[in-house]
Amino acid sequence: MPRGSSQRATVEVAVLVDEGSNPFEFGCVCEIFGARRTAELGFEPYSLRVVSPQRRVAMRDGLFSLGAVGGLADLDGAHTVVVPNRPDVDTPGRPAVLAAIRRAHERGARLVGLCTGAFTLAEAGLLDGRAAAVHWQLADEFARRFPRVRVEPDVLFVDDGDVVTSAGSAAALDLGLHLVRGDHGAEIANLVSRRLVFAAFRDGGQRQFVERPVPPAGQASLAPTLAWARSRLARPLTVADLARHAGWAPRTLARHFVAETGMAPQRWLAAARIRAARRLLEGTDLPVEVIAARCGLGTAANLRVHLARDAGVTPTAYRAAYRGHRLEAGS
DNA sequence: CTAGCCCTCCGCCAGA
DNA sequence: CATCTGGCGGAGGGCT
Repeated sequence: MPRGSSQRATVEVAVLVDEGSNPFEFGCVCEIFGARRTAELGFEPYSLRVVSPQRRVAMRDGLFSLGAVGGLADLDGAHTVVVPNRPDVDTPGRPAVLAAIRRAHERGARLVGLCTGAFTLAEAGLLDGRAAAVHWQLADEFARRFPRVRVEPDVLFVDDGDVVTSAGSAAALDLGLHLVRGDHGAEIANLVSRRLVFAAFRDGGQRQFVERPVPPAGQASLAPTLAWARSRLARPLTVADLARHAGWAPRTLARHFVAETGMAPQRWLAAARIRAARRLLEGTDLPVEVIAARCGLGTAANLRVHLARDAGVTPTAYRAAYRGHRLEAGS
């Protein structure tokens, strides 16, 4: 299916906010499915509706309220229904909400539960006999209350086809990008994720969290080759080398790379190298030449070019900014 | 910054 | 017929 960007159909998404919903996950949904992207993509990958059982809905802690949102009837026609979360898992979900969710599922909509949204999906009975991801703090309680649901520990999200759940706040982004990837291909998912991360700077700090235990569903057939390549970045690696390791012809390997990573082989390799270089810049005082050599970027000049393109700064500036960041954070 | 080389990438086509 | 593979050539881009 990840046949690239050939499908250009707009996917209709509805997000179901209830009293006390968490603004963070709601924001993630708005950013991934609600942002206009015609300018960069030439089409709108998603259209987003905000739906609630009530006219006006206060977000968590009364931080702000949403007005003029659609009613539950507006769920009709949505290809995907997102249930962000709810403030209190002890209070049973509203019958009207549960009924609306069941109705949507029965007519074939894809249901997405973010964080405690899984409780709502479980109450509606949609998770019985299925696997689900739950926030680690609530996993025990969830398992106790919904024994027919198989809780997957230590995963960011679970994609069970028509019912999808994510484990917690930030995992909503991982899950959202996963859905984009499935709906519109890896290339567009990469574009969206780039937009989300904007500041190349935060990259260094964030990678540690984002480096993921996924993919759960999609069988990444070239994962071993990627790992092998990562372990020998210092040495020259041609596409032919990668192809030999994967047991494919170079042409076929290139196609699989695009399908699974959104990048051509050498491009992926360059990205892996610059990422390794950034880690060394962040965590060591090694000279730039040494880092360049160690990451397979050749000369220091070459590393400079890559870093400028990737982060927009020189190695020294990158180091200084990263160190400054850590001092601020640590103090 | 430029020159020059080589590899990469991608469309196209043919075969399984 | 549909899907996947892989060889070819040329334009383009990266590296020294």
